[in-house]
Amino acid sequence: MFCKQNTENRKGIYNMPINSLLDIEFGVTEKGTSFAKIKNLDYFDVGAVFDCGQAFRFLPIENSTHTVEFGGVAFGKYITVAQDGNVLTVYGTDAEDFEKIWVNYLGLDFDIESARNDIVSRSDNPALAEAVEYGKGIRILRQEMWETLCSFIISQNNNIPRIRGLISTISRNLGTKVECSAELSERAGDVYAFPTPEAIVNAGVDALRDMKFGFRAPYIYDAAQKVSSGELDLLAVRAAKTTAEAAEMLMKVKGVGPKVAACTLLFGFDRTDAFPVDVWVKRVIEKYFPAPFDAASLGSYAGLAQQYLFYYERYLGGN
DNA sequence: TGCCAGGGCGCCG
DNA sequence: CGGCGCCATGGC
Repeated sequence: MFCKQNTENRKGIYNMPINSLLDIEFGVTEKGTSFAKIKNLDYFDVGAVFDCGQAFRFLPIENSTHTVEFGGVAFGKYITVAQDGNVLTVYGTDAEDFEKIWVNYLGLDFDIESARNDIVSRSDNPALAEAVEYGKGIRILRQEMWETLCSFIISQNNNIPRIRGLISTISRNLGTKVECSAELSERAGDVYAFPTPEAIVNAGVDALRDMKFGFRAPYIYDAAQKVSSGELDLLAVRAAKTTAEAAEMLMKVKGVGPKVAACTLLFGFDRTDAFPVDVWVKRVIEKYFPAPFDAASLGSYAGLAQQYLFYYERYLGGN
């Protein structure tokens, strides 16, 4: 399933050669783990990227140099992402996978500076400018469509540690085991890919209940059924003309409303204008923006702006 | 212990 | 269509 995700119609400068875009070198550690090292990378904070509520599969892991490092699975592979200042090292990838998968996943081809400028230029709101500055390490990952849909169905009325736990459990029970280098395997233990829709259909809704999905069990099951039968075509969702039409398609799944659809589109379908509204965003908007607020006024990167505002309100704890 | 969690459904007026 | 109780579960 993860192979079918297309990387066409990328915004930004995706088709440029990687070497002209990033200051990058490839190598192999003494213990045989291949890696990609990117230097002079601005506007990327690993902690913020993996801990701002957009992804639930990456966890911080210890390393000998006491630098920030997160490890997780995407596209059926396990990587870790370490950061030391403006140097980012991705372990568990060769040059081919890096260019084919991880540049896209990590959004390293995304012109973040232009997007930030675009957001700020659309408003003279000082709080927005402050939020954009405060969250300058945030990037929007381009996650897998199916896993993202399920992740945000699971997220409803739930807390982040338990969302992580449920995704980990369903992967361990119904996903296939992910192979990686002995060095990474020793550090990470056994890791599993997120299960396919077919695997979930075969397991049945009761299996999901046994895994403590609660009232979300039939939601996940319905999503799996609709996707595996072709009733919901995720590539068609991606190809939808507008973000509103794409959301409409996703909301045919039980348990998918406007918020879950917007998160799914923003984090899994490269819809940078999708604008999820939860209690935090609602609060920050009521506090700083004159009514009536229109997300479209923030432009084609409104979703990124939403992340800045969410992060600003949620983590700065402004009152 | 009780409140809350990056909501949505079903029902009710 | 706007408001509201309920939904499973466990983190804090």
